Amino acid sequence: MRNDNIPVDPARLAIAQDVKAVLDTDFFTALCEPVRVEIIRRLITVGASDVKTIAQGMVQDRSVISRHLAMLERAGITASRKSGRRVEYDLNGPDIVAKVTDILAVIEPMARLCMPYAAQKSHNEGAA
Amino acid sequence: MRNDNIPVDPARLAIAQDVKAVLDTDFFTALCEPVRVEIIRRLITVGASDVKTIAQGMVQDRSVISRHLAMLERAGITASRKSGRRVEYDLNGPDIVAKVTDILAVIEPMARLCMPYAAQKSHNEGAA
DNA sequence: GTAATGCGTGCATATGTGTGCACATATACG
DNA sequence: CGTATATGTGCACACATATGCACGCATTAC
Repeated sequence: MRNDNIPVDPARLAIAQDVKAVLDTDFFTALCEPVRVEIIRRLITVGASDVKTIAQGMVQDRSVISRHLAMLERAGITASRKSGRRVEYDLNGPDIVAKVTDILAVIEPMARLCMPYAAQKSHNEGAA
Repeated sequence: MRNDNIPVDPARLAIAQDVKAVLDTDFFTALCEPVRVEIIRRLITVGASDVKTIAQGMVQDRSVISRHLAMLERAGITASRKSGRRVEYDLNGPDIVAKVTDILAVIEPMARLCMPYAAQKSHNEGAA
């Protein structure tokens, strides 16, 4: 067996850990379902709504929409509030923006190291 | 049957369409798999590598890693270059940053409209 | 009070997806 | 030339997930 103890760049190691930490699997899982994206679109269009209203005109059963909304809430994408026998759901805009902002902040330094098959910018370049 | 022709806010409608358009299902699908995230972490740590190197130390079979890399490339997350009998994969940092930047630009106006159960900032507030 | 409405959940099922093995192809090595 | 290595793919299989239905619970309407 080979002893490939290649010394890893500490900077790369740190960024790699940051990226892995910020890549919330639940968040992306919630967004990779077309039906859930459609629910998001409707919530933006009409604002906060109850389950029945959101499910109006969609082919899936109301119970399916209810489950999707619960999953979106667990992922921090929606928030809910009970109002009588109805439950109003709405997008959690600030939290979504915060999440994406965090991701962007972490992947920007990564991008400086990962420019495939092109000259990577050195620390004193880019002042074009 | 009720005739619920509720006039939708044109601004909301436009933002909703923008959000739905920018939410690339393939992109999120690629990122919601723990094994693919681990591959990303390794690529950041050691830089561009071939399939065999990436698969070293991972429990999944090399063919599985190959498939994940192909999927990541279709999603624009990695890029590949043939080098002899090997195929080097590397993260496509700039494209990833561009994608996330686009998403952030679209969801920021959405967030101003979707602040659940809190007073939404009007256009002349926020100058605190 | 009873009936009706809205919501979430257990259950069964169809579809999607990750995984490993075997094999074919392409390239390097001798 | 033949052999070894690296990669991708067809196939079968295990597991996850989305879906619809029926039901129970909570709340409103009557």
